[in-house]
Amino acid sequence: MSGEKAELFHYDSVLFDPFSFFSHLSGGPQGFVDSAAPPFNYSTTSSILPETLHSDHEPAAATLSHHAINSANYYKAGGTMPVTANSSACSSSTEAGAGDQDCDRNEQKERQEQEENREGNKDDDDGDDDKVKKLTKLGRKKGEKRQRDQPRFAFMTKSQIDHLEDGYRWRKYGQKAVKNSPFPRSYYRCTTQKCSVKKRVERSYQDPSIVITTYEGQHTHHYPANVRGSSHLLASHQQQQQQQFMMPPNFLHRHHHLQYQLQTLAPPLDQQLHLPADCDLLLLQDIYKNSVSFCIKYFSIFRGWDWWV
DNA sequence: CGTGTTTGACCTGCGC
DNA sequence: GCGCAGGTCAAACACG
Repeated sequence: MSGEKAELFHYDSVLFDPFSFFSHLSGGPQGFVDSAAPPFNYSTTSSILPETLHSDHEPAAATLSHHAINSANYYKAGGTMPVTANSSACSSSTEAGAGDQDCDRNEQKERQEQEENREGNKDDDDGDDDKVKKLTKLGRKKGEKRQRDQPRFAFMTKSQIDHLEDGYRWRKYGQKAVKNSPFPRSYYRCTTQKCSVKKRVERSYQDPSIVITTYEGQHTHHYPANVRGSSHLLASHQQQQQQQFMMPPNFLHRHHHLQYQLQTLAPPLDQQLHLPADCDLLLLQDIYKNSVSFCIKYFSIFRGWDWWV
């Protein structure tokens, strides 16, 4: 498909650029990008993505909460992908648990329907119509348009590693050559049972140092407990600087995940929580106190704060 | 033996 | 209808 790039940027994804994002927060992580020396040169560069942000997407959010809310609203209103009842049930819930249950139910229902289709196809198999058998192999009716009812989130990361570790366990289920690109595209699925999250990983043909990762769907389980990464309280600016150098390879990537969760799991924040604009961190703390403290630590580092969560 | 990767075949949507 | 390209399946294989 010649519009792969366009697809990546226009449908239902929100390109998140933490570099410019953090730059807005507190002068940003300048120096971090360059300081993260090879072989783990993790960074994203907004200049590589001139048209990554949708035209009606606010290019720069003053606060985290605004950014997240705007992004979520953009997602709900902007993508070409229809927001189905299934996806809205999952993504509009502020309580991840409830959303997960909905996802589970929908997933089970969908699978049950597919099973039923397969059962029904057995009768067809008795005949000699191989064509029909093939067409219905995936449980879809012939001519039935495949629906993308899962939210997508894409971002670019500068890395020499194709598959960046993000804490979740992924199983590779396919790899395809990409047209006009010397680099293949890899397809991953979350290995957790009943979790249908998929991940596409490809390397930009324009800049081979850029890895384009596209997530599809929402995890129906909690973030793995054995999170590796930052775990030390930082008391001084010097320590903060040191921490930036000591960030593990998956640091930014993990942050992308958290940002993704923030956008997809808590879109109606602006409706349910009326907090002042400068309460972004408190907001985060309330919502993701247990699961994404890692993210808050990250923000606190770049804002030069000494507090911890 | 369980888990993950590789890879060719197959399915699907779309443009011509 | 046909061809192309993206996406998925599943058997074979590798590895600890």
